[in-house]
Amino acid sequence: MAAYTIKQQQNGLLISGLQDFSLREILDCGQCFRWLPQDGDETRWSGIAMGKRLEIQKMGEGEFLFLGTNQQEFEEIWADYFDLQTDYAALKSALCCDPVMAEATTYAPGIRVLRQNGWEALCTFIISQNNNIKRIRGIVERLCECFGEPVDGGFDFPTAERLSQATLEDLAPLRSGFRAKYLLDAAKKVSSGVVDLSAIPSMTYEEAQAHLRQINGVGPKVADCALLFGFYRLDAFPMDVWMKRAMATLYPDGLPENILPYRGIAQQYLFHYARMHPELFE
DNA sequence: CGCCAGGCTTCTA
DNA sequence: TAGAAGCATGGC
Repeated sequence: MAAYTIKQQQNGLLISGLQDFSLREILDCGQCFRWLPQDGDETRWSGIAMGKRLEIQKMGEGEFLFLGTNQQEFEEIWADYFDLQTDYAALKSALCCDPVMAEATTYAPGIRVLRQNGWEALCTFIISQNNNIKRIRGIVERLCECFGEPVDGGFDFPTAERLSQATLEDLAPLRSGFRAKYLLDAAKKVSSGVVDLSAIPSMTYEEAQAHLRQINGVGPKVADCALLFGFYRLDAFPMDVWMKRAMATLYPDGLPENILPYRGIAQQYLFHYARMHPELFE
């Protein structure tokens, strides 16, 4: 089991025994866009998620200080957000029956799939299309500043209801280009119930994909990212240009059968592996 | 400056 | 029904 201990300290919660947990590999692997390192050596990260600001300081091996939270909030929000109940050592040993996965996982052993808010993940991956990570971050921050509720030292991600009341002109300050109309369509369909995000967990993968793709600007890749990162659907397998290259080289006949149920997790390791070794996939 | 970015929609043959 | 063009903006 994934076992960790919580110790209350004067300036935060000290979490010890966190295995398979790398702040950089989790927070800077392209699954989320609102976390930034606070210093040069990347041991302290800060972000706003789930309506709260949080800072995390790496103290030692498997030891992290969570600042700006308490035990109740940690157990109710952050343990879930960081997927702490999942035993990634067990997951990796299952994946690593396959030699390619055994290799890929060694390059980012501390990756975890975050359990992010579904609406936020949907919007951020709409923004991500034909875009780069630096600019995605900027657009997401301006979206929160313009339409989100203030939280400690920043702004929460705006609700679909709030965003649905905006016009295209209102979105101009985001400088999100052609994606602005997609964001408004998503906000209108989600807030009106045409797209029912609360029904996603009870849908099959195919149903969930088709449901999200009712939104203009949501194709297979964006839907898969929203499902994997916003709804923890491990059967979603986002295929961007990097994953297409990696799959053609590493798995020309497709993923092994035993990986398919967890292919979303496998995708994280493979994506990271491909990005770290571009020369292998050109 | 030109190329390209965790794609999608629309147009064309 | 496949393939290319167009899309807004800015990082590098």
